[in-house]
Amino acid sequence: MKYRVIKGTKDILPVETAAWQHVESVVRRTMHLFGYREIRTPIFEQTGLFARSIGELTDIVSKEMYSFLDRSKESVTLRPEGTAAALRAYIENSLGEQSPLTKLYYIGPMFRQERPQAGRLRQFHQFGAEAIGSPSPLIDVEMMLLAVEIYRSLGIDKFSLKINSVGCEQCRPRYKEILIAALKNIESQLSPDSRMRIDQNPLRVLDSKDEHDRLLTAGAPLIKDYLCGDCKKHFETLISLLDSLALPYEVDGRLVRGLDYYTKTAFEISSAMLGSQDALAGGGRYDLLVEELGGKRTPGIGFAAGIERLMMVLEKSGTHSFTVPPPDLFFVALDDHARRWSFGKTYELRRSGISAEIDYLARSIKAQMREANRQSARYVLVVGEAELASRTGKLKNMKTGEETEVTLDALNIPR
RNA sequence: GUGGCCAUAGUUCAGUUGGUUAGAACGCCAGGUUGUGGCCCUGGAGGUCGUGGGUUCAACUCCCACUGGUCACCCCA
Repeated sequence: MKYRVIKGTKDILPVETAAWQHVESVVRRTMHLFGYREIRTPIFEQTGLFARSIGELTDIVSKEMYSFLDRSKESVTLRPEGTAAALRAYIENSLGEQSPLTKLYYIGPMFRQERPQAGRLRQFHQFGAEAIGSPSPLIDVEMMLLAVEIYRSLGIDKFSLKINSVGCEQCRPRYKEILIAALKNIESQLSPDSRMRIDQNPLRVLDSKDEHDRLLTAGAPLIKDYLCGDCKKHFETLISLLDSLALPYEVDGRLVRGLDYYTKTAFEISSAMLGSQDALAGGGRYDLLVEELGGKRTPGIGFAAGIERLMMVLEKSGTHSFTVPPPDLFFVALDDHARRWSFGKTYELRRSGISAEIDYLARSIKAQMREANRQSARYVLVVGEAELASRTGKLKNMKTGEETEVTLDALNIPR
């Protein structure tokens, strides 16, 4: 084969697009229900935007970005996530000046140059929401409800919502020192990966997949016990809200998000039906990010969800099988004259909203009937010399096999 | 970036200790019905056995490299 898709990318074929469109429409409907409006930003941006927002030291920025120099030697990057661009657009277009709270959603492709595996692609698709302007835990909860509602609307109810607080610029540095001190004590027993993480990103050590690491850190200090007054209150309110709504959740003191910009609330929705990459959606609060990107100091929160992983869950739970509606009428034409007449009629019917189809290969009647059957056409009309002469024909119901006499010039296809 | 497994028709897969015309099912095309689909019967098309090298009288089969896929680690949606 001469050309093939680039590693880690995939064609979404006609058999799958109906399911994708269904998911997209549920996403849009739910977003609108919750008062979020769509924003469409370019799929590439100045490299600095991502480096600045996501964090230079994160894996995404340090080794996974699709960056290249354009013809004017400017470094541009295919977006690895959606929040940075949404906030750039928010600031650039002064959306915050028009109303104090801006609620946005997006849906589209993202790019990260990682080694592909189950549930991980180099071009993948996400939908996500951002609420910019409110520091209230109410909006944190709305964000979780929004994500959960989308999954439920799609018939997915086996997932778990994990929440944590990662603190703020006040309490996180203090906690980090305490954690590093604790980790240094057991450093020699930790896995090589975790040993490196102590300096790079100590919080990561806590959610290591290495079983020995987990045992060793069982009693390690957790950030939720070291939150400052403000963060603590925020987290407690959040929890009481979730309790009052009877939204099942689990506090996971080891939950860490991979992007630097999160403050206070962090959450993740994961599915046991997926493989090793089990996160369906992840999000959190980013109270410093707007300012970091050059806007006014404005609190915000958002989440992003992977569509491919969602599709995997739908497929595994057997709730899929979406199809486009079949043709209402298939013309079987027996000669050139009939073909021309049927072709014209097809167009006429389509213009009046009836989905009509015709054979384009001048095949035998048997082959045309087979084609009509393959396409699951609801009705078939055989057109030959006799029909054109009498201006009447037999409309065949393909399900029952029964035929009824019709006049060609006033074709009426039963619903 | 590291590691395991895999690579044969359009698809899912067989292929004996290496042995001469590489098979099946499904799908596709045609006929059985010179104007009627679905089921059935008959026939047909379709493969540089991922690529390159090596061993051998002989390689789909053994060895090496590469490419691609897949799963896992790192990390994440």
